[in-house]
Amino acid sequence: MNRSLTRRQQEIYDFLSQHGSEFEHPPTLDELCNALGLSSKGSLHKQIQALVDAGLVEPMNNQRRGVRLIQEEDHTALPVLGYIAAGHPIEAIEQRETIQVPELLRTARPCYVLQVRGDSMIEDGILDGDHIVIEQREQARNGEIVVALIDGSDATLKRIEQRPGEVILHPANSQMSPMRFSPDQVSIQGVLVGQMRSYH
Amino acid sequence: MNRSLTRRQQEIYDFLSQHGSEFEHPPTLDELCNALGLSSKGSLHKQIQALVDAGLVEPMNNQRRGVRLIQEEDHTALPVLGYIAAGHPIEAIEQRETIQVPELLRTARPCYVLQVRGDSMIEDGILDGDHIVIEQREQARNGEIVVALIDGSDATLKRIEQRPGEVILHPANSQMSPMRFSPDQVSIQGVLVGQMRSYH
DNA sequence: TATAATAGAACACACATAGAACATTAGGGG
DNA sequence: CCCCTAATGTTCTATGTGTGTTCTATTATA
Repeated sequence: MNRSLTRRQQEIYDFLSQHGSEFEHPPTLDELCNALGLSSKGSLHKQIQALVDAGLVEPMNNQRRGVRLIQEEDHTALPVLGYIAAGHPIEAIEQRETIQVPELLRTARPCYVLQVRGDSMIEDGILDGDHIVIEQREQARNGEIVVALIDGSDATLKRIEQRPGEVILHPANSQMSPMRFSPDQVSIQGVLVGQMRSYH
Repeated sequence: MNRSLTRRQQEIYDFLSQHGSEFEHPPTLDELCNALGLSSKGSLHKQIQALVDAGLVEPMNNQRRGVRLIQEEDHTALPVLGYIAAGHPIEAIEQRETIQVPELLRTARPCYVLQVRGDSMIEDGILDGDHIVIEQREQARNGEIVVALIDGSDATLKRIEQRPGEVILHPANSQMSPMRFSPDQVSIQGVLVGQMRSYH
């Protein structure tokens, strides 16, 4: 298990990583031979077997389902969903993107990352451009900073105060005012659990 | 193991450290000869063997997978050196501790992590308890936030302004004043490149 | 003189490939 | 249900070559 790969084995693994998804089904040995310019599936089988032993490819015990990589999920990575700017919908990023997030900045529950636009939380030390880690849940305690969806469309990052009959969202910017809503206008999308900033 | 290297061995090791990743695969002896301008892989082999004996290069026992440096530990982790509070020495942590740091928050050069105590940079969004990532270097450009050592003893995190004949350290807290020093009082320990905060 | 570094030749064998034969499974038709 | 066939995975042998290894001789350096 996890022995070191030879050159060729590494090449084949790289090829599978990059072009594996271009096949409609997991590629058979013959198809792979074709794609790699080989003419002997016997040779290829030996290489693939080495990748199986290394724990990189699902073993295919005489079953016919093609060569599949074992995709180990990167436990340190979280998806970056897009930008959040006070009062606008979350602006999604074109293609799915991920970012490493230290354990310290996340929780055991599902989390995702947003990038902040604007200064509405500047006095709490959350600046324009910061990445924030959000734990996905629908309830929050008073005083927590939440991603809230207003009227089903506009997302915003604010400190929440839930009172009987109303919800108040507090910015951390003395030039802005708290906003009041009825509870059914506000749906909580998640709670802030971490923040990161790059200075270069 | 770990015997001392000759000059040439050191050169070859440095070359591998710096340019090793430019090869698509771990370089073979022939390829290395080419890159180093040698014409005899037999000679090179002897040098590499010395590096193997020194524990710097993976031994290749008659296997042909190229010259590989011994892998360092987890590249996503950086050491946490301790706490930094304005005007006090850096308070070291008892036992060596590390923390995961995303690539985005660090640089290619050596970095380490400190935990902030105090509010001296609060208006730049650096709060008490934040973890900060410091790139280790001795020079800074004006406007960068640096870890500076005053009179060889007290460490502080401030925005730096270097003028002819004096160095000014600016806090980001309107209740504090900039501090002026002569250049020989101030030694730069590193420059802020990243920041992280946990909300739980 | 001793040590380090290099060139160059010769060698052994791990690795990659081709090719053929065999094994196993899925699917379809009798 | 059984058998046939096609498709696919598996095992084997043979072969060529790249690559690490070892050796000797030569030169440079201190």
